[in-house]
Amino acid sequence: MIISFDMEYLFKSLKIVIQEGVFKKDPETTDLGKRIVGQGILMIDEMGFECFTFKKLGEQIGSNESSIYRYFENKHMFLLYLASWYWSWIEYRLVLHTHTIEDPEDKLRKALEILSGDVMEDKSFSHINETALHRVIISEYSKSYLTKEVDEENEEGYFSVYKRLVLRLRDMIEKLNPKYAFSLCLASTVLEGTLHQQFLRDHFPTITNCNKKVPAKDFFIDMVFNCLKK
Amino acid sequence: MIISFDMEYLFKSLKIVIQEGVFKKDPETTDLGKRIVGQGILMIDEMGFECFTFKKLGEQIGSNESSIYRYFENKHMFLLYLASWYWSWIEYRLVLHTHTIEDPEDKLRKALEILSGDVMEDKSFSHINETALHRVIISEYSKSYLTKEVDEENEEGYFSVYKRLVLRLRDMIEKLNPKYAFSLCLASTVLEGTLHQQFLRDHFPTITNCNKKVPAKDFFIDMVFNCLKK
DNA sequence: ACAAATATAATAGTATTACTATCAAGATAG
DNA sequence: CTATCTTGATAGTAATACTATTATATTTGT
Repeated sequence: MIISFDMEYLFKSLKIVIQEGVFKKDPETTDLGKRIVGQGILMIDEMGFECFTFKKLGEQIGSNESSIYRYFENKHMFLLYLASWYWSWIEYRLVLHTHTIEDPEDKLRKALEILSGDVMEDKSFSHINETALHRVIISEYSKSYLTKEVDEENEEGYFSVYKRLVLRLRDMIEKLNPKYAFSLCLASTVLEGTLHQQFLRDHFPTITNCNKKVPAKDFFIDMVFNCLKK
Repeated sequence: MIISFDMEYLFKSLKIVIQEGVFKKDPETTDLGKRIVGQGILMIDEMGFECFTFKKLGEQIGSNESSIYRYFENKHMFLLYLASWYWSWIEYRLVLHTHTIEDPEDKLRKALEILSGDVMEDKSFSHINETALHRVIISEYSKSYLTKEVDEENEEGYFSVYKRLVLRLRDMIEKLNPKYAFSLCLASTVLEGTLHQQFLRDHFPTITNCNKKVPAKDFFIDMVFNCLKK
């Protein structure tokens, strides 16, 4: 899909809204907040989530640790924020690119293309480097829910965007084959699996067929349509 | 499969061998080492990997922090040790239960049953509580490779057991359908996916079909055989 | 234009983590 | 029965993950 001028303006006039409670103060409302998010993504991408600290981020952006704490309770909440932002962005792109498609098969195929992360327009949504964020999500997203606090945080709604995405995919799957018994499993496996295959491609190439020439979408499209054959 | 007396003895006389370098001193060689591993698993299961520390473990087993450091460099290496142990144990069970099966379809089905974690014999392999370890792997395994050091540690061979398991599954897949183009993707997706579906069943039941009545193996067997249909 | 409110920066301080180093006591092996 | 090896106890360090306080700068409402 070619991004038109019109769409560029649409991008710029839209704001991704993040669930209350993930942040203490909305970073989108100030310049400092935007720098925290924008540079935070770049730092996690470079040094990994474990080595990343608010102190280092403060130095990087010429600000103070304590100022960052006014926006986010801790770095775990910061990761939840980034994840919500990322999945909202994916959801937005998913809807944008599929809502006009009538044929359920075409629609699902398009959805899988977007979710599998191979297509990545280089249009920057405000202050966020989506390519860096995408890498961060591949390497760090699982850590946002593999915690002892997952049930409470789930109740707070911190994973609702991600769950909604799974349900959207489930709906598309069921549209194509209402009798298929594992639509939720398949949808959640695809969403998790796409991140995983991208990680394997970069770090464990001996246990995946994905590489520069074989995009992950080839596998997932093949898999999903095989499962839905009547 | 019913575990015979003979097999119980087999279990007890076998030792799972872990790759050099993961530990500083082999914990299987001493009583203290076994307590570290045995209780460490229970503690991580209870409090999660993030809250787990060697100091707490030392208190728990009536020993000293510094003594534990003589066995493992840090808690990350401890997790790598547990993961190697777990996947070796799975590999052992996989081979044990499938090597006599001639028919490729039956063999693969049996393999998927074992890997999907629904069948869990309650035979304890020495000092390790496999049920607790299984829960630990579901919640913590990803953290062992989602790090910035993954490439170096992969070169050291710390993930070789897991990769070998994927390749075993790939072989079974290719036996059944040599023309299937994504045997590695499918194998690695199954291994990762089974852990993920078990996690979803326990924490995000709205995005999986798996539950007490519907075991994960149903989905994965259906999925794999759909993919391999000619 | 000015007072009041708000945002940020700077500093200090605390409890915990993730170790390392040293030394002494007990067990064990040659 | 001495030499070595293992463990336990203590101390210490640098970093982390915060919280609290205060001063300064900026914005805003009238």
